[in-house]
Amino acid sequence: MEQVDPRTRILDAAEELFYGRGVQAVGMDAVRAASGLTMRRVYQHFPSKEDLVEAYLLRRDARWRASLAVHVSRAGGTPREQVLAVFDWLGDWFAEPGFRGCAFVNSFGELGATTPAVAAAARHHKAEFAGYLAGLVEAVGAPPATAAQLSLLAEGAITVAAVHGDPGAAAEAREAADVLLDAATRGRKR
Amino acid sequence: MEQVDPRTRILDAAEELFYGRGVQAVGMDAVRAASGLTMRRVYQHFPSKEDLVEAYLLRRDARWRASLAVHVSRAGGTPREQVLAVFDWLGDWFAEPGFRGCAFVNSFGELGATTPAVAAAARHHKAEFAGYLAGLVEAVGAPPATAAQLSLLAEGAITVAAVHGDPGAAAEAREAADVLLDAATRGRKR
DNA sequence: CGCCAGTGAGAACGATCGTTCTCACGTCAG
DNA sequence: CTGACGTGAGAACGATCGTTCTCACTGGCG
Repeated sequence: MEQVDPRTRILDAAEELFYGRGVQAVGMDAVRAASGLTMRRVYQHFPSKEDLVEAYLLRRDARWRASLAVHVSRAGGTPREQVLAVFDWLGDWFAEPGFRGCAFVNSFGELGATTPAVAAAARHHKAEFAGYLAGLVEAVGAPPATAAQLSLLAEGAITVAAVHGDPGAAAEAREAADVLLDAATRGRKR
Repeated sequence: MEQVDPRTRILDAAEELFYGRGVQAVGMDAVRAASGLTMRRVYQHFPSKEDLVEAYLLRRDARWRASLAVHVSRAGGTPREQVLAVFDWLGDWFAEPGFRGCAFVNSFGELGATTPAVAAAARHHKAEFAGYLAGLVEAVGAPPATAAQLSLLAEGAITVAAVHGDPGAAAEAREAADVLLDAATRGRKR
């Protein structure tokens, strides 16, 4: 059962701790304890804490975006329903226990000024998400400007849901997105 | 010239450092050095770092919202122009040198999970801003739901501007706000 | 003058952090 | 069997942090 490879166990432990408490608030010893490994093993896989932080962010980015893409593709339906499905997925995410906002925004605020790798990971994550959303919006027939606006709604919903602990921000964003898509496609595409 | 009272000097130094590098990345000795005072004096005014952090956030909240209110009230014009002036003000803020996102979101991500006072300050700041915006939106004749949506746009613009260093997010948000206000007031109020 | 409350400057303290080292132990090659 | 090597467990190290203490000094008040 616990035969998962050490690297995964370390990353699992690091992710839960870093995301839940903040990176700087978590010592390497806490990661070691949570992973059930020895210090030697941890440093064998990640030569420094910074390496571990970067790996944590990269893995989370990949998993987060893959999960979103799966949900949206399963939503099927029209292109427009797919765009709105993004906000439904956000709502599910916000309601998860332990939700504490965007890991990349949190890390960026904490370390972005001092650790270029963290700033780069955050930029990459946001750019990828915005690009993905832009693709969906383009399929609806709305201009790129509308995609950027929907991006802002999504980011805002994440922030508000995190600070106020209110998953309802996703529904508000979805409603706004609906209106913006209406306005952007009215008269443009039938 | 340097006759400002010690408390202000400490808070000025703390704000620049905490906001620019993150709270945990700044030691009390750096605050002391930047304030030009002695350690004894610093701890005389703020018995602990947590007290200083809280005071930093409270003062920044008050100044930030006052500055916004001044800009909006000077924008004069119609209620609708006042709402849009919020986004213009955000654009000016984003373009300031050293802009690094919302101090409250950053602090929340870094310390919100471990320091309740920080989480409370962030919630308070966001609630006050949302309430202020709601007041402006109400004067336009749009429903509260629209105010919440505009809130999301503003928060999203702050996040995107911070991570990508792109002040243009404010203009995108303003454009979206304009559309949402159109949709919300069409047929409702002449 | 003599005293003392408060100050400046910075050393000191204890805790914690990231990282590395020690050392006894198990394993496998020869 | 023996020796070399990789591991587990955790101590140790050096740096840094938040906080407090030391101590010489100053200025006002009796």
